[in-house]
Amino acid sequence: MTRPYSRYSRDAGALLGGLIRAARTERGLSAQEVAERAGISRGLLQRIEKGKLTCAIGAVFEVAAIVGVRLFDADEATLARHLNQTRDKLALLPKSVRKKRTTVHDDF
Amino acid sequence: MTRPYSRYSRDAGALLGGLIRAARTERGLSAQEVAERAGISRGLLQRIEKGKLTCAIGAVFEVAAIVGVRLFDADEATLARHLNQTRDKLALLPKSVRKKRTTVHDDF
DNA sequence: GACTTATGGGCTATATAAAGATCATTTTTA
DNA sequence: TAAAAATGATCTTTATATAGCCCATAAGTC
Repeated sequence: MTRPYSRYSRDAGALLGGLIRAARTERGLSAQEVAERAGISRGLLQRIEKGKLTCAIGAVFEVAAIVGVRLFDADEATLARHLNQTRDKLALLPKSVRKKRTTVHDDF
Repeated sequence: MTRPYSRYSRDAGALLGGLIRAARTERGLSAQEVAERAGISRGLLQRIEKGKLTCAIGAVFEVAAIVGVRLFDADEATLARHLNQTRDKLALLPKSVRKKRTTVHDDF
C-alpha cells in the first residue's frame, strides 16, 4: 500500500513507537538486546520506534510485550477474556452485510 | 520474520481483528466498502480481521479508524497530546543505553 | 424458492519490507 | 580524555506481503 496515511494513523504509530522506546530505555535494554529477544533485526526495531507504519503488526506486538508496553491496557489473562467476549459477540452478528434496498415503499 | 509469535501477540492480533469485524458489521459496512475507503484490497482486510500478524500496522490503524475502533482508547486530540508527552519524556531519557559495568569495586 | 450480493479462498505478478552487513557518529563510563 | 559500546544511517540481497484477479459458496432480500 503506497498511500497517504491519515493523521490518526500517523499519530498512533508515532505514539506507540515512542512508548516502546521510552519503555526500553527506562528498563536499560539496548536495541540489540530487544531485537534479539523479539527475533527481529535491529533495523526493524529502529523503524518500529520511529513509528513507521509499514512494519508488521506482529513484530510491533512482540516488541511491545518485551519492553512492557501493554496494548489495550490489559494483561494476558484480560486479553484472552476480551477475546472470548468478542468471539461471542461476533457469533450473534450477521455474517454478511447487506445494504437495505431503498425502495419507494419508504416514502409514504 | 518467520518466527513463532508469543501468545500475547497472537491474542492481541485476534482481538483487534475481531473488534474491527464486529464494529464493521455493526455499522453495516461491507468488506468491499471499508477496503476501498482504507485504500487497501479486500483480501488484506480479510487478513486483518482474522488477526494475521504479518499485516502492516498502518493498514490496521487505517481500518480501525474507519470502523471506529479506537486504539489507546483515545480520540485524535488525546492521541496528539499523549504523543507530545511521550516526546517530552524521551527528551529527558538517556539517548543511549549502557549496561553498568559489574566491576570488582562493587563487592566490598 | 429465486435472485442478488457479500464473503472466503486460491492464484500469480509485483512491489517492498526485512535481514544482515558495514561505517560514522554519538554517548556513556572508567 | 580515552576507550568501549550503542545508535543512526545506508546498501544489497532475499523473502514475502499485497494487489488484483478469479471462482464457489454462503447469506441476505424480495
